[in-house]
Amino acid sequence: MKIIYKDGTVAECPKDEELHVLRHTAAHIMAQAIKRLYPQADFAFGPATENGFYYDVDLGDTKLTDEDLAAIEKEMKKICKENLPIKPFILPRDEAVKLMEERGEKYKIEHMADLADETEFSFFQQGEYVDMCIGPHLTYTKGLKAFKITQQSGAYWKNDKNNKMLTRINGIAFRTQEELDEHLKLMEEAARRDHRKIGKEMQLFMFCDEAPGFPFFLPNGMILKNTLIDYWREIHSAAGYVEVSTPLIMNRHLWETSGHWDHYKDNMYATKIDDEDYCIKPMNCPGGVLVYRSQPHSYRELPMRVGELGLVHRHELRGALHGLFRVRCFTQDDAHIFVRPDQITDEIMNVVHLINSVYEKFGFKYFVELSTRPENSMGSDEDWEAATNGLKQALERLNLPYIINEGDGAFYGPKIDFHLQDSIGRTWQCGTIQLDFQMPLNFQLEYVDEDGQKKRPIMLHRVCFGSIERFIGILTEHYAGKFPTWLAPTQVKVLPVSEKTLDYAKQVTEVLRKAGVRVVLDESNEKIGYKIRQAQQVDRVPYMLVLGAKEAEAGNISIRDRSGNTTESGLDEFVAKVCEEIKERRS
RNA sequence: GCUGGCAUAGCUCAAUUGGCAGAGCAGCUGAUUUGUAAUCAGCAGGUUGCAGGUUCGAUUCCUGUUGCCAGCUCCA
Repeated sequence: MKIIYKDGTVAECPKDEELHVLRHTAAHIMAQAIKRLYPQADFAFGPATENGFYYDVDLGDTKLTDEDLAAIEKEMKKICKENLPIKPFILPRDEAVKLMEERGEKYKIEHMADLADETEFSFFQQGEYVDMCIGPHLTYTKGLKAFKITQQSGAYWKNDKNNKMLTRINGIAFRTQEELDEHLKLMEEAARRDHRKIGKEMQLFMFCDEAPGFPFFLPNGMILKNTLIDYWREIHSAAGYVEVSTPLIMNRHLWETSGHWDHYKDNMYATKIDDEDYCIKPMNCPGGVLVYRSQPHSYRELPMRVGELGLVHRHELRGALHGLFRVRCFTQDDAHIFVRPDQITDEIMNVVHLINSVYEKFGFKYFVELSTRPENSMGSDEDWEAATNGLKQALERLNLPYIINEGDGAFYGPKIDFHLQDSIGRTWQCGTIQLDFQMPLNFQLEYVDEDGQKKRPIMLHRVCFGSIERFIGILTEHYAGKFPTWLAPTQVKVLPVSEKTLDYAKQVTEVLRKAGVRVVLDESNEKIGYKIRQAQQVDRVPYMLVLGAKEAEAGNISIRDRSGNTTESGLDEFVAKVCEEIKERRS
């Protein structure tokens, strides 16, 4: 694939940049098409994205319909067919501004003004269309072969909500039609796995207009939640954690001391009790701090690992709500670890190992991000630097590659975020480890050191699942509802072929129930095909036992798994196998 | 919160230019006694999200509002 740079050099594109260049050129071609159809269009930014491209455009009062998008796509195809050469040229600042003025591109002019150090600007032209751009691009418009406009949405100019909302038109682009089709298939697969759809089908959870963003857990979802909690308790107990529970509502004074009142008020639900201001906790840490402060502590107790499955409430913006992924009330699998300065690195490594073991259990790969000091934060520069270095050191000693996310830390400290990758390649942020010098200072936390002196502990905040609600959403999509046996709401469904074998089915069900298996007997007056369809497609049960006259007579069972494989087995043998799978919860 | 879209039975969806709101699945009843992804028949199910307005007449048009969806922003 040949590409052209802003200085006019034509070269073979490095393989790993092909898609990026292709998509960037697609954005230009789309802009050209838009300009042809909407001459008033004023363009902002139009970059390549993960799977395609977008262009933010100011269309004045014009609103686009799906038909309009189809027309733009059609015009793009025409431009590709015209096979226009794409040529760069460079202008000094004054001429560049003049050119953009002539073309009425006010956003480009503003962008040039932001780039105050630049003396000249490069442009790429194809046919009648000119765009300020550093390139590189394809050499001819025909090079773009497989693309599709997918949607439109709104986006602020420069991502600033005080600026004008522009129309963002998104597209996807690939090297070949086959790659594009494959991607569309993946999107369909993602839609099939949508936890909101599966959650409804499997009756895991629900939402009501009466409580937007506040999930209701149904019996099946409660099994998921409680089973995850059982697992969590086991591994944390083994890792030396204790568990506490702190109040949901605490008074304003506490939130002022913790800094939340100043830094997090917009996200907190508040109430009045006896004329005093109270807040519903958006985080568990202040409660955990009060627990620590209620007793004197020796250096011998540290690190002190205190877990809390804390229900927190946060006022998220309405438009941000999304199934279980983004809710207004969720359970954090939180823990606060109080450590001496010399224990920081080791303890972070312990936590990373713990989080790693959780993700491995579900077959997630992950990558790590280190977030540094944000603008609206508290504490001294020295503390921030020490904390950030502490996290870096631990990651380096663990040999964990990480990327730095400047300015994205919590207001009280820097953090390590874990982004896990699900079975179809999407990533989700779940676990975090946050280092905090502030909370111990604000609450005057102490421990008595070896030398009898009172010292200040450092606090580590950390979660593995992140939020149990979000994690359940992710697991649902990861497994497409086909949860492993130990987690499945119903582990075995017993399906008598007819009422004639109902008694035998009842006996089998009872044996399984007594063995501790979550078993459901389908007593409905339906044909076996219907029962299977229900169990496999809707309930997504790991094992279906088909019991007819043959099995009743032989005293054995016929097992059907979720992929449709059937085997004959003795009941005892099957019970042992299922119980073994249920034990997989324990690592 | 912002931009755009959507809202009809428990679920998935119909309803010509404004003219009696309809189907499949699920539910209930009956028949059937079934062998590995939907047995047949009947019954029931609705103030078309909510509040106004226009009209002889509104699911349909207008205004407001609530919720949902796709993004932006934000985040576990």
